[in-house]
Amino acid sequence: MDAYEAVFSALAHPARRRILMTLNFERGSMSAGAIAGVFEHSWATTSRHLRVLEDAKLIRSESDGRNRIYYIEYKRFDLLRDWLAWFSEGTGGTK
Amino acid sequence: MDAYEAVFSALAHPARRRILMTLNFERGSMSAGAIAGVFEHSWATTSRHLRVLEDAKLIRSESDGRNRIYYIEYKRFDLLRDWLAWFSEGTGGTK
DNA sequence: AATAAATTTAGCACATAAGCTAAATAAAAA
DNA sequence: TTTTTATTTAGCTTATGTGCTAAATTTATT
Repeated sequence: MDAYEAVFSALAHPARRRILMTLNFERGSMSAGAIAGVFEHSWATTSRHLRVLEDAKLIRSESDGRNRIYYIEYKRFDLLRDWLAWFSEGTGGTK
Repeated sequence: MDAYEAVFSALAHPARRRILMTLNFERGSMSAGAIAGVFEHSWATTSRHLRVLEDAKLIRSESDGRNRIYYIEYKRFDLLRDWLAWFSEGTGGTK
């Protein structure tokens, strides 16, 4: 699948944007449980949001014993920055 | 509705991102018909995509006789830039 | 006034997304 | 080795989004 498609649709859900904000606020890494603890949703629902974000490569994970630690993939946000660059006023579509 | 919600969900659909790209390529303004002409979709479908983009304030329109001209709202993209700024590597969430 | 052109709105059908609970896995602790 | 803790997967239901065609609306032309 297209990278833009994955990233933009991952960002379309407010819960997923909040997950990214939360992770970032905690300096980039948190366990699945710690993330789920922040949300109203069931743990299973949050888990699926995490999978969507991971498929979009906006986060990555490692398992650590019985925990799973999620990390923000800061580099991936450059995809968005590049896309946005097309819309810099005055450039007429030129990066 | 939340501005982020409107903008991110507007950007979630590939046809809408293409509309923005097309408009930008044409230096920011086009008639509804010219936009619809670029797409495979029915005119009615494209018209609804335009409405979603307009509700998100990513575009704006004026009617000109029996045509409707759409303009990119370049300033609106700053909302995205500001959001992205939270995820600048090394800033630890500080703008 | 009647017709034509440009565009949107309405209404319907289908697909995808999102929420839940319950069951499955996997590793740690007892 | 049984139980507990952490997390994901499966299956189901409901909500939302998207596409279509047909009808409505609006302005220009004849």
